[in-house]
Amino acid sequence: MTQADNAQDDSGVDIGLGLGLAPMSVPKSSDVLANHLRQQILEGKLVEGSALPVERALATSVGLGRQTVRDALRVLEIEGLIVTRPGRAGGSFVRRPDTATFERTLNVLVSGRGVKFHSLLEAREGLEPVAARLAALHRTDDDLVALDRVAAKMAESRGNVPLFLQCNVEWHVAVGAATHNEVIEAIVNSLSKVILRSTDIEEFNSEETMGATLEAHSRILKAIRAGDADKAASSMSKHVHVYRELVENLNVPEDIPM
Amino acid sequence: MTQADNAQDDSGVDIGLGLGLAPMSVPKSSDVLANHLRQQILEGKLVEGSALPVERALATSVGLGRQTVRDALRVLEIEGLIVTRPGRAGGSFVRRPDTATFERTLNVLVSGRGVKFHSLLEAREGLEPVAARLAALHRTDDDLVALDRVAAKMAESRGNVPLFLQCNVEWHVAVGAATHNEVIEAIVNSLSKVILRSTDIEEFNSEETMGATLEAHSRILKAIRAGDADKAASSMSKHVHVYRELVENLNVPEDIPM
DNA sequence: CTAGGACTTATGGCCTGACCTTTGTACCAT
DNA sequence: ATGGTACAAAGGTCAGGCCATAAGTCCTAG
Repeated sequence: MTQADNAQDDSGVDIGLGLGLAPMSVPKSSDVLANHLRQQILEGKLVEGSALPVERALATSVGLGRQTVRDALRVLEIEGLIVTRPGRAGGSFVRRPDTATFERTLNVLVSGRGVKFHSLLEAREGLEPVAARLAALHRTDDDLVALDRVAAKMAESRGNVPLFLQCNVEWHVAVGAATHNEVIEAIVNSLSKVILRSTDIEEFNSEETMGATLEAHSRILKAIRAGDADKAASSMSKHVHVYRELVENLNVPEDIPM
Repeated sequence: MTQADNAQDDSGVDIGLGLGLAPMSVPKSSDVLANHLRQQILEGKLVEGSALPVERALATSVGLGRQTVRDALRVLEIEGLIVTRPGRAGGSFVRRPDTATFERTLNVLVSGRGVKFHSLLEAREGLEPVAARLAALHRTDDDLVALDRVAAKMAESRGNVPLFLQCNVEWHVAVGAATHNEVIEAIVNSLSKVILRSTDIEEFNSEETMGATLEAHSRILKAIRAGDADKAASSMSKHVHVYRELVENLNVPEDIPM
């Protein structure tokens, strides 16, 4: 907005001579290529697993240098749309983006903007009940099996704080999967992992806390199993609220590490 | 998970001889450099706006080729951590990541995984009330001024459906900003924009619908102004629920375009 | 003395061409 | 069969250059 107004001279008169003249941006050729390929992939013209042309062939076919092509492919790789392997029979292959890319972006956002730990917990306190509600509405029998398995694993890991916390994340991830809503799943999972990354050193997990956590999970899972959306949401709400108060009254690092 | 198990032979016995042997990955040098620079930036050792060394200097100082350095910088650029400008006095400058990167990632996730329009609306129905609640709790007077301004602009744009929808997004974005929770803000804003991108052609916005929307916004804003979190959440919940039913009973494109 | 234009310079964008590294395949020797 | 050697195909990296862009510098016309 600062240097976009230079289509007008000092008198403020449009100098474009009545034509549709505006300060035009000259995109990098690698971006043009990246956008083109991204569109092809997202439109489904390149199905998952199919191979893109090899770099040298792509370069000659689009009339650009190999480095430029590599630049474009790198963009798609970062976005999680392709995976690139070296070696014979290597190349770039179309890939379905998964939660990992989303998680990395959230990480960068949180660290880069100095988001407070409090804000993360607050967000989670708001979002997890939503996930629990949708899980209660949409969960399948398979989801319940998975949740039971994680819950059992978690119960066994009492005493091993890092493992317990890891299982805790897995449990929340399993709830996210049970929502069968990939947006909610991605958000909640990423948030859980980011919070874990800022929390695993803490020693707040006493034997008593672990027991309370297991009981809360049990209550939530029961509601999810019964398909009781309101109960699942309220139980989850109470659970994450207690968790937040516990953490905040104990140790307030404020800033997220790394 | 498919080819990660080749540390075991056919008999399923760990061949690692008791050492910590696992299939190890050899990172690309450009990734190593990118990770290093990212860490420097996220640790705050490079404050916003400060310039990185120019490409040629960076290349010689780390002992890598210029192309490799460019590759690393490109990664950071995609992640929104730096901007890079050509020309004299150009170069790469540290930047605070903003919502835009997050939005792009959400876009890719939605399009790439073929997330149903229904899921987007469902997610929004769950998340917007959370935002409204936090907005009621944390809004400042400035936030209220901004919300009033957007609401007024929106009321004026009745009859111009695209503009009305655009203002609608702006209103929800303003609510997100009023939460003063950057995580919630990023999520809700991105979701609104993605939904808009899949909606703007629709002709469902009758005069009657617009009126109802404005009234709902008015009720929500009143609750936010009063600091009534429960009221804000429930009003918003009703609003987005009505919106969803309206859209879904009218036209179900199922898949998100592009 | 000032305004505008021509030159200079520093920087990223892009190209060509080469070499190295990784990986898969085929073939051969033990 | 087992292992080794050679080859081939692809990405990864480097070197050096030229072009495009944008900011500074200087010089001249008015």
